[in-house]
Amino acid sequence: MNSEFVQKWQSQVKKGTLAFILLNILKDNEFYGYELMEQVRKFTTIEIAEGTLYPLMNRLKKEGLVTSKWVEQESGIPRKYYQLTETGVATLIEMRVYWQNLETSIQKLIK
Amino acid sequence: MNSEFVQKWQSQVKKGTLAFILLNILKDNEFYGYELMEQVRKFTTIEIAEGTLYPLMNRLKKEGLVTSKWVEQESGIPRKYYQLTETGVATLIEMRVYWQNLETSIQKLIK
DNA sequence: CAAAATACATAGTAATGCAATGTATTTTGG
DNA sequence: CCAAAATACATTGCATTACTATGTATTTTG
Repeated sequence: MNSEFVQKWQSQVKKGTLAFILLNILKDNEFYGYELMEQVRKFTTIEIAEGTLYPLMNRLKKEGLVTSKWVEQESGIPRKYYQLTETGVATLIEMRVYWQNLETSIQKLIK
Repeated sequence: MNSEFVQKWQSQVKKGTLAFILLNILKDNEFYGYELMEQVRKFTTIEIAEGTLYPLMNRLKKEGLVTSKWVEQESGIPRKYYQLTETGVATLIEMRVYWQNLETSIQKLIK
């Protein structure tokens, strides 16, 4: 079970999928980085590493899909909150169309 | 529409997904390379390049998920047919479980 | 008879997940 | 009380994989 090939494959599946998941999570609420990791773990079967999340969020920001703002805490380390931009929302919609088409095809292949 | 980001993203989604699709296609029949590209184009919205398919099939072979045999043609270039091994079938089943879990999570996020 | 299609293959490039590592603060359990 | 775990950010370098470009060779089509 869970052979080396399957593990590597799961890692490859995350390429692209993670960005899609994160944009979906940010659709209705804003979250900070650490919280995003919790959300991913809570709502999916995907394991996400810190070394994956932070560079990914920076890419999404650089591409103009999200913005971020630092929020000071009464106690503790400041949090960087991310929110979708209009471009981010439009892009997410395009991605959803592609995903649903792909998924429909795959379900036909599987059954 | 279809911004540069979305195009790059689609390419990333293929990493992993293509192997999964090809193994699914080979589940019930054996196919040769060129034919596999046709099958992918026919049954999915995915574009697959020759430079993607042949190295990918070699990886799957190296990993022991498929075997191949050359079949001479009465006329024309010989074809290399691929078929799933037992390991390939077992692996595919593991992949399907992972994919279905992932897909269930994503559908919850999307709706 | 030239172009397109069929059929295989590889080299080099770009993109991305991840382990490892680093910094700093706060909470928790013994 | 204090060490470990959790919280919260971030970067570097490595491994993997899709794709463009290129190559070879045969057959079909307009």
